[in-house]
Amino acid sequence: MGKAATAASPKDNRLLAAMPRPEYQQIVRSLERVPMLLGQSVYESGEAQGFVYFPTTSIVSLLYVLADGATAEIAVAGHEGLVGIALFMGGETTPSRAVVQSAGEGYRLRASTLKKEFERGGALQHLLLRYTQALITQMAQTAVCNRHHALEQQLCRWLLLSLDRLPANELVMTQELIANMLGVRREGVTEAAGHLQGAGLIEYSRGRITVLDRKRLEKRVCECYSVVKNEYDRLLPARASAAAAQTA
Amino acid sequence: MGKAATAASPKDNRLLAAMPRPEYQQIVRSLERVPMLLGQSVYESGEAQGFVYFPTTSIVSLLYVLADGATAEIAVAGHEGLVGIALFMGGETTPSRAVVQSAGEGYRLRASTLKKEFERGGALQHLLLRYTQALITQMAQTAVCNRHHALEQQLCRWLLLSLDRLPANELVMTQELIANMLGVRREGVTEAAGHLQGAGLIEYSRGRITVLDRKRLEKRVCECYSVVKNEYDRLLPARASAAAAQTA
DNA sequence: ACCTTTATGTACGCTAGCGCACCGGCACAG
DNA sequence: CTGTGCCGGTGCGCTAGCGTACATAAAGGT
Repeated sequence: MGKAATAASPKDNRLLAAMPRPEYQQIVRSLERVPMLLGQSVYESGEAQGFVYFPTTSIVSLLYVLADGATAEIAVAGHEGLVGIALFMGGETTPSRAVVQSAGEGYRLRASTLKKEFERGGALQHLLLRYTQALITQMAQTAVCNRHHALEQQLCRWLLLSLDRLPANELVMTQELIANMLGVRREGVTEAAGHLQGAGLIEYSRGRITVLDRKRLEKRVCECYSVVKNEYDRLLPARASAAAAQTA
Repeated sequence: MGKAATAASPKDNRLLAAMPRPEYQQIVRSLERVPMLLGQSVYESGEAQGFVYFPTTSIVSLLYVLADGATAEIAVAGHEGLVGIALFMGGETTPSRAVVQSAGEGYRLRASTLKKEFERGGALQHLLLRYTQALITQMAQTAVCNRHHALEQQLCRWLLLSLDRLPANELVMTQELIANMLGVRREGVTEAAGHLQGAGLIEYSRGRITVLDRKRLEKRVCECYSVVKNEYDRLLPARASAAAAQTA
């Protein structure tokens, strides 16, 4: 079970796993395995990005930092996706930051290499654009959820989205950091998390949260979670077919 | 000054105006001028879209409707853009609605026609993808603004974003509808708008808002407005160069 | 073993915005 | 010119979440 024991392969990233063979062959040689350290900045607001990152065992938050220092998470990317869509969308930079939210590993690829493959059009391009659309849905849903839903529900959404991107039911994350992501006070998270713990849904201690009862967590979460999940499932190749593509 | 007097041309849409000649020639024959009526649904959540719309004198809101009927605007598109990115992004549908927020005209194009041109790659594809990135920025900023900024500032942002997409300094819009867009109570809008009117920035009566002092409005707005505006300016061809392309 | 740092718990007053209820007035249809 | 919607203004009690301040407690270094 030790995460260091099982070194991630590129195919642990679903986008990489779903790439058609010829493009994948082109790309795989240039893939570089990199550790993703907790809190590490993958790219900064407005800065040109030299690489795209394909997380395997890590999670990356797309975070926006306001002038007054207030922050809010816009979306999250894990083994189902990639960080750095601005590279193939043509803008090169974005006004948001990307920060490693859960440590692990990933693969990175030189921007120019990905762009070259993207420009060929075809299946790889389609895959990346569909992923981008899924990401757009997540961002839209975040906007709505921020507006209308209570902190506790948002916390549930956040936990479930994170859980879906991790192999275990445990995540290393302080309440302080969660508060930054959700753009709320730390005390608010303490209170909401206290409820969930009291109800036996989660358990945590000093920056380590264990989800005990996922089913009931799914009952408490707002609709936003399932909307996002359904869109990801709809737009991206299922894990099964990805695995099939791998063995083929 | 009558808006009916000056019939819009396709080039009044900045994306159409910025299209490279060969692609534009392909497309222009299939463009169909359509009226955009206030409140009209351009497409519904989850429904396949037969057309993409290029607003010229109208504004379209991308709106999300929650299960309990609560709504929130995710982004807005006017003469600078297009409605229906899901068509070329590959998802075909989105979980959001698109509603005409300000009546006017636009051009529509059969989905298959646009997709065919998009698939060619090249300049048109780049243009559309850059537009999509600008839209993504707008959505991200909406999420953050929803989280951190006061209603009055959001109203300023909303007014300015709308104004940028209209020829006049007047918009036809009830407070009730603005409240729907911002995802707040109508009374909240009344209060915020009352402030702005008291300060002499705007004036309104029965569904008709006139901006009297844009400069001061820009002073009250949160940073979100300029971030979005700057990204649009950065990512999309300037009006000037679009005009140049037109005269060429 | 001690001390520092970091994570979490708790309390309290404050405010923005909510939900609700109701009113007045303009505007257009009959 | 009179009804009847629609639009906007106002008031009031309520609650979630904020800002602030401080308390406890585990982890970890020396």
